[in-house]
Amino acid sequence: MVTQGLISTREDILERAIPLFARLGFHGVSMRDIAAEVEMQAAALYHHFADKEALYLAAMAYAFKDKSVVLTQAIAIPGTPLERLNRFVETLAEGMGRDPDFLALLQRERIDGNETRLKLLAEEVFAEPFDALLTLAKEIAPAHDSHMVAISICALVMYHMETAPMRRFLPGWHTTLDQPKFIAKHAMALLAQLFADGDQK
Amino acid sequence: MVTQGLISTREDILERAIPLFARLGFHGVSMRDIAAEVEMQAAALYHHFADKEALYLAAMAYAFKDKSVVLTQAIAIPGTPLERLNRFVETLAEGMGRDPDFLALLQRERIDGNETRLKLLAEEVFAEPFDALLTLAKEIAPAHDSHMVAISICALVMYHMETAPMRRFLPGWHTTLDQPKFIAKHAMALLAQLFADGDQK
DNA sequence: ATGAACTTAACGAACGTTCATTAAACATCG
DNA sequence: CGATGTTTAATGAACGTTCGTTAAGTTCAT
Repeated sequence: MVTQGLISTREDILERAIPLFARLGFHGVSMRDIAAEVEMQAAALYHHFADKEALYLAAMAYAFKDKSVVLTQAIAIPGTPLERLNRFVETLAEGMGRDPDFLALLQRERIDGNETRLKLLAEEVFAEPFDALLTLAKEIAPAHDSHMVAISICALVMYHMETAPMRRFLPGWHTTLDQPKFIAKHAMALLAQLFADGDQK
Repeated sequence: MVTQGLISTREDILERAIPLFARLGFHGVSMRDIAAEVEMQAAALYHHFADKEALYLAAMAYAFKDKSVVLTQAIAIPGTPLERLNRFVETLAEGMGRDPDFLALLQRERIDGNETRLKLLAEEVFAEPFDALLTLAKEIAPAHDSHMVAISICALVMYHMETAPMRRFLPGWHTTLDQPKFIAKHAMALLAQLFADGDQK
């Protein structure tokens, strides 16, 4: 065995391809671009992947792997519903702030992904933490549609992160407003106010 | 003059290029693709635009033109703060539902746009309605950061619309939850609850 | 007859991909 | 242990196609 504790060539390719795909998209990156990043010839890539699409799909799977576990865990830690929600929101914001490539890939996949890929992403990556968030939403806001509440919770974190590059040029912006910790804090301030008591409709 | 009340060739090109760019992105669309859509030769496009990037930028400008006016108007109609907020939210949801190409282009530009383009988009398209939303946010929730509140309001509408293709595969979804009217209603239900009284922090 | 709008033809570059080949790593066996 | 054959990973060259773009020629209303 060559790879032992170190990284295999295949994984090296994926890890170096991910930032390229994240920044430039599928059509914006050539096989030669990826090869150059790994410091090998483009032809060698075909020894590890059938074609460009297979490489891209493998890169996506690799980038999305294990991303949901932390979220599911965060929400699973015992505590009051608001405490658990707070843990989820903080973990989500912190995680996205730490991995801008993942944030970019997720947005790209939302626009470019076909039905099959979107279904896979939803079911393999997000179903588990979303389910946990769904039951939390039912506890916390039984009067509203749980799916909508769960998405709204994500929205209050994700939209700030996704729009950060543009918000810079909108009135009232300052550097603090881009920090994951602050975004989580703001989202929780609103959510706590929303779901303070038993949720009157 | 050939164009009279009808559409000019230049505008025809832009209008037919927009859906292509929205669906496939800059690198996913070739000059020949666009030409085929307008039923002319690719070389003819260069009679109207210097190069592909100029065509793309013109298409973006064309797609984003006048998009902000309705929003600014919606928020300007007299009424209680919550009524004005409701009008804004409904107009935003309705507008995005009616123009999926615009929704897609906006997301693409957020990821692909360089600093210059993002600044242009922010200042030329969104500054005006966002400013109005900002002052409304100050009225309605003086205890929170206005920029954050304004973005959060948009988030509660936009994130539902942007994630619609993927939410289909998440638990708790049903067709109703994708309708702009319903999204606006849900967003307002949360916002009304948030900002019902003078906004206790 | 001039200029705008468009065509046909072609350019070089870059694209994804295939091919034959090679060097190293591995397995098998006398 | 060392010679053997096999597998694996990578190379460099090349294929056919498509890309953005340019040049020259045609049509046609003014």
